[in-house]
Amino acid sequence: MSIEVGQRRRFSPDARREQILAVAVRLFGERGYAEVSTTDVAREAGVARGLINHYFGTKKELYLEVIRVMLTVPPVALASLPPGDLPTRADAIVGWFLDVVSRHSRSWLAAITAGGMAGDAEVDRAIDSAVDAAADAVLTAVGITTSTPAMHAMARSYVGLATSTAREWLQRGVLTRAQVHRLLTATLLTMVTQVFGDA
Amino acid sequence: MSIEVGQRRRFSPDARREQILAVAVRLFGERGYAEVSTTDVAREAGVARGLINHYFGTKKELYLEVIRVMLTVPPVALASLPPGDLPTRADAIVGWFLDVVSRHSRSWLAAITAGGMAGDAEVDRAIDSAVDAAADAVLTAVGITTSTPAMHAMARSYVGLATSTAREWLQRGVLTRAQVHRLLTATLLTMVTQVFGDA
DNA sequence: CCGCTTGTTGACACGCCGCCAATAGGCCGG
DNA sequence: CCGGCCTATTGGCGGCGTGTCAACAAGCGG
Repeated sequence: MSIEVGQRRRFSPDARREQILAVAVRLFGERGYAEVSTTDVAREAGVARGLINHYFGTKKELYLEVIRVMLTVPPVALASLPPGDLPTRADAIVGWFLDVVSRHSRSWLAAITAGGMAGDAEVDRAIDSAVDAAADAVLTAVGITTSTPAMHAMARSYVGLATSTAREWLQRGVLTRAQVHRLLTATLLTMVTQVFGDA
Repeated sequence: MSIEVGQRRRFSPDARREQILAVAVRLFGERGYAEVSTTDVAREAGVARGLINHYFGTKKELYLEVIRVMLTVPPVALASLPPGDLPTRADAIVGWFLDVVSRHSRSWLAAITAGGMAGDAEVDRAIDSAVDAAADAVLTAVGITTSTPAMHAMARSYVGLATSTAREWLQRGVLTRAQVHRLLTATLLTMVTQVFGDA
């Protein structure tokens, strides 16, 4: 009987790629980009290091895939927003956002702040896409169908407020969910009713 | 006559340290943390690579110094806020913030988003300090002398909104300064009058 | 049971980083 | 003016992380 836990085994390319990606998501989520080496990923995946380059090319491309996975959020139930007056809808979208971000808080909240590598062009584009998606969700939730570029930018700013406030709740633990909810609904109503007129 | 542009020259330790730090600030400001090697810094400073380790220890410590420099902002003129009613003071602090961030926008705005290395404990602490300082400025500007931890956290969240909104103006160029000013004053007034009661 | 496709490996070359003994710049006393 | 000493500065060594590529073998088809 051999001690070898991993004899050489052939997998389907998709399966192998998925397995490596899962390990990478976990490791990059725990530590940062610079703190994780491809050797670590290879070891924990029980795979030769060269295989990572074979499937993902470079380390940065692997990290890019990881970011995309972390920022991918079930955009379901967005249409199931209760059609009420503006305060009701604002309350609903804020609650929905807090639910989502508290579930996979470790990954989404960490990735949206570029846990370890901002400044890279591709990574920034991926984060931009995620912020855009969240901003679109906010706009449609408050009943704005046709948005000007300025309004879209303001919605992006609001997403920035939402993430920083959520961080005070989930990571620093100094705000309660109720406090975060009140802050986000009040500011959202203010922005929609008082500021969006400039766009 | 020799082609050598840099014969070996002795400098005062402080002067040499300052010179290397200046080059590092410029390079880390342009590209990220991972994209700049200590060899690059040494070459552009006309210095042997080992000297960087001699003065700053490790590359991360050098980057930490760079972050501190970028986040250091003249906290002057904060006491010179016109003592008026709340809307006046809110208007003043927002205008002051926009002035400061637009002056050295390239450095401060880039550093506050951890251009290249978030997740590191020391770097995060440096950014936290800067956010704390900005939050304190906001709180004192709106006339709050004794603040609870929750109110401080909300002020930190507001700083997050301010930075993300400023980024839409200065980096993405899709908002005007007037729009940013209106958004930030309106939301600040809302937070102070409607949300701070929960703390 | 054999051969062929191709998933997988191991090693090579290169660049970056931290470290340290050796070197020389330039002030200072004679 | 000059020799000696302090120390700022250098260059190279060892180790590690990454990308590449030819060679290997797992497992299916004949």
